[in-house]
Amino acid sequence: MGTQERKERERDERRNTIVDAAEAIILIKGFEGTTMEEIAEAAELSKGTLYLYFRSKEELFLEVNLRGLRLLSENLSAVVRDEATAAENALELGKAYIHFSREHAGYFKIIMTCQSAGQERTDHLRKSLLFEPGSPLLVFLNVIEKGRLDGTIRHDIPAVELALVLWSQMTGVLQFVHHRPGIFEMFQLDENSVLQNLFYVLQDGIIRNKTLSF
Amino acid sequence: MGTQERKERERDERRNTIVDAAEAIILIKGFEGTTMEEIAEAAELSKGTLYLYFRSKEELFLEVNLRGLRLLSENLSAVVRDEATAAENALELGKAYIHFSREHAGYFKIIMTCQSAGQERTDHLRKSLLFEPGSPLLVFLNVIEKGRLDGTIRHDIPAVELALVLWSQMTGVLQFVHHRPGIFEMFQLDENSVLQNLFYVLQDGIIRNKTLSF
DNA sequence: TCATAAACTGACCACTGGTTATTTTTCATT
DNA sequence: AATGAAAAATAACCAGTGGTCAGTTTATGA
Repeated sequence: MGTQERKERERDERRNTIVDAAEAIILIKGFEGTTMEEIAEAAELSKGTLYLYFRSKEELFLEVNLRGLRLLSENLSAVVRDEATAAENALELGKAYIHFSREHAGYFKIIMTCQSAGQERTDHLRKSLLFEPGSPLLVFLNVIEKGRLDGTIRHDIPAVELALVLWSQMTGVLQFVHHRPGIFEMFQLDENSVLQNLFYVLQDGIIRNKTLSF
Repeated sequence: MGTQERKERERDERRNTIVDAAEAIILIKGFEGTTMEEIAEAAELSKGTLYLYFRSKEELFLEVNLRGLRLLSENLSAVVRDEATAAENALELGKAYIHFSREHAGYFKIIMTCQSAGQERTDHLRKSLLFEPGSPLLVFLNVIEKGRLDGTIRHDIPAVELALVLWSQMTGVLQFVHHRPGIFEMFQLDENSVLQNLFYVLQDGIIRNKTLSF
């Protein structure tokens, strides 16, 4: 009898509805502003029940974070074209990352917040976030490695390290841009211009056989 | 009578002792793990008194953050040498930033955490953090602008934007490196190697008249 | 039908940031 | 030195939070 399997499936579904509820509220109220009680209410459960499925608030929130990362990965993968050069793909990845940070600002914020802060208990969970199959970083890495074959991306740096540097550089800039809109007014800067210049800096840093001319 | 002045001075001093206490505890227990009660105890005051000097926990913590930023600025400024080229100084700034993130890991963490998260009430405070005279970003900007005069740094990008991009790139990478030590084991990476390669990427991106050769 | 286990609840706890009525201290004025 | 008003400091208090758990309900299989 498949009762066992059904039970497991039902449990997964329930777990999912909890994450659904959490997601919806967090995207509106943010990480800190969301309470377990609210989530329980939205999921039509009691608070205690949440703790049957997640050991802590943070663990539940990491699940939402994971969804955000998956969505980001999909968005990134979607712009990679086999017929393009690796360098071109890298550029598109950058654009897609920017696009994501704008179109899914809520998720982006969650991903960024989650990158900092944290307890030891969930350390292993967070660690795996960026490196599970299909994670954003691996999408980058994949393109970088392709760049070794078609020769359009520098290869004097180990691919993993280059991917890691690129990823965190992009993340750093986007984090800055997103979290401090006031700064742009202050210096009368244009956000698009800054990002464009980020690409100039990155490109001249990673594209092979390019003679700089000013 | 200088009673008024003395009172103000005493008030400032007391305010300072509170920040001292907060700083000491936060550096050990981190942002979230520190309670107002603890701080009050360490400052030999009652919790209520803290609220006579700071409107909220966050405001007090921003004060600590400000100290961290000032310390960072000092560390950065210290490595800038007038007789060196701007490009050389930029490199040294990068190294100094890395050094700071290691030697003052506690402060670095506070600065990073504070960059995210936050209430509206303290928005203006946080905004001013990075742009007050002598802020880290301005140290970078200063060197970049020098690079226009001695011609060692690319000048096709507005100095402010280049400084901003560089700063947030560095920050992004350092944030990544610091907050995920486990990742380096996972990929058998060397932290120093990654940072070295970050410099390669940055250098080839910003140094003028450099023909890339692989 | 009944007994076992799993799911679920809601009252409860400890703790936290923040408030405020009250007390203590300070100090110019008499 | 006495006094009284203002400033400083306190300690009890509040509301809200994450998390727990004894007890209840529900599902299951014999």
